[in-house]
Amino acid sequence: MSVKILKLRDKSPKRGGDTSRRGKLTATPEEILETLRRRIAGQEIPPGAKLREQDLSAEFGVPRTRIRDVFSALESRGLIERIPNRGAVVTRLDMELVFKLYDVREVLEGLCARLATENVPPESWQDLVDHYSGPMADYLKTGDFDSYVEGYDRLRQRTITAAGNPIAAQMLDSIYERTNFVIRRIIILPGRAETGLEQHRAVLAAMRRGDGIEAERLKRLNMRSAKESLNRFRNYVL
Amino acid sequence: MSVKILKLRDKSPKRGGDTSRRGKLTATPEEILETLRRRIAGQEIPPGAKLREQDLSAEFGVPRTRIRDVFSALESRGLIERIPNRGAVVTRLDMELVFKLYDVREVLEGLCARLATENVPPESWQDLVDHYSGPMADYLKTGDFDSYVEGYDRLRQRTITAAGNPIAAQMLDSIYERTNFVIRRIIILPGRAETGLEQHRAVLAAMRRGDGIEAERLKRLNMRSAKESLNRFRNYVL
DNA sequence: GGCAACAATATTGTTGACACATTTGACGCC
DNA sequence: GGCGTCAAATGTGTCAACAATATTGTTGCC
Repeated sequence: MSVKILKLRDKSPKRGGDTSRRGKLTATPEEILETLRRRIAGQEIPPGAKLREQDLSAEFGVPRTRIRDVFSALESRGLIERIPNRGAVVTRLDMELVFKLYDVREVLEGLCARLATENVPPESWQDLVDHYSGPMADYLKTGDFDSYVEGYDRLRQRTITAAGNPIAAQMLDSIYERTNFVIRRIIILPGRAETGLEQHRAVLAAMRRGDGIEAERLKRLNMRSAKESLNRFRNYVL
Repeated sequence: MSVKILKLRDKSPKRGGDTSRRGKLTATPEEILETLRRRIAGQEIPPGAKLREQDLSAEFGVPRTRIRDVFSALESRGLIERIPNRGAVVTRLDMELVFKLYDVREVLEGLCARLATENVPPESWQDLVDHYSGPMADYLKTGDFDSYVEGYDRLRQRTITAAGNPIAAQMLDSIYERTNFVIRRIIILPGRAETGLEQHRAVLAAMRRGDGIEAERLKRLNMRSAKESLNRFRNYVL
């Protein structure tokens, strides 16, 4: 038996007690997870890039084990892949997988469109109807894609919230964070945004008159149309 | 500064090297996860039951940290809930959540029915058509529910495999493991299995003739019908 | 007995140290 | 220079000790 001598600190300081070290205060696992999710979804960390535990451990000021926990969460969401003893790399999407994600997205968004229509009073969609009949078209004319995407996100977010189905919401969230950059690239494809805008108006009109069945059908058509655009320009998107 | 002396072993034995201790060999995280999933899905561990890290650590012969990792995975799947410093308890399902799970299941199974029909030659469904036209009805007449459920699982499994969409497959899997016991209780509701059998035949007929659109429509009707049965007998199921 | 305060026990949460694997780089040889 | 071999460096995987918190048990008082 060997005997080793370890020096240990007399008092263990509380988590937030010493913020001075490294000039970076410690972060919670949730914050770290969220940060890395955003970086990967926004391709700030590009597909195929390697994530080093020590680097992140140093950056966030947390022990390496916590980074590993976050990696597990990212892996279960399909954002990274872990190879034993080799580390973690950002998942690289291929066209085939994107189509499969879109197939699932189609039925889930369709479901949410219907549930949302059934759950809230039709008048509550009026502001979005207005926004989509005027401003959104202007954004396209002036090439203000950021504002257009913002309006797109708003509609989507409102629909999911109104649907009130946390299961579907979570699943869609995991799809968005994986296809986020694809969505944005589809929008700037020639003519796509104009077509999509028309389709969104149709969906909103159905929701506005309380026709959930039709809203679901139109939403699915919209998703298929987006998928076709993606397929037509596959070489330019991925 | 205090100095503490720790005794450490000279050589660390490999994982499988010493199987004699406690008469229980060490298990991989995957095995443990699978075991606990099955226990919770089968209500071997009932809803609301508390899971103690040390107990499981001892049972599987692994360090407690590994049990905690498994807990994280179970939590992300919604099978358990963790309360800080209070431990983990098996999630208790309420009717509202079951309905929401069924809404998602409806669209996902519908999608898989369509994709499966599109992906494989129509003839490949013949054995299931045969099985559902003869033996399955016999199982119901003789009250052999186990065989009936087995035939039900087989159809479902084949459909998902043929659909070839791992995203949808994984989502459905997480729904099944949460509603597994509900599915089995619905089947034994008066008249439900007979109605369901008829609907499954219709779905299979559509798949057999290669009509994916119709297969999706019928599958969704089937799921709605099951949901209605569940609603009618809600007091007996949950 | 009822109950509040405290002590003891049990359980969960956190972390650094060590073990193991892979990659990198230096060296010698042909 | 090309290339196999070995050593050092780097990075990942595992775990048990320590800390913090919650739960249970005990005591003393009214």
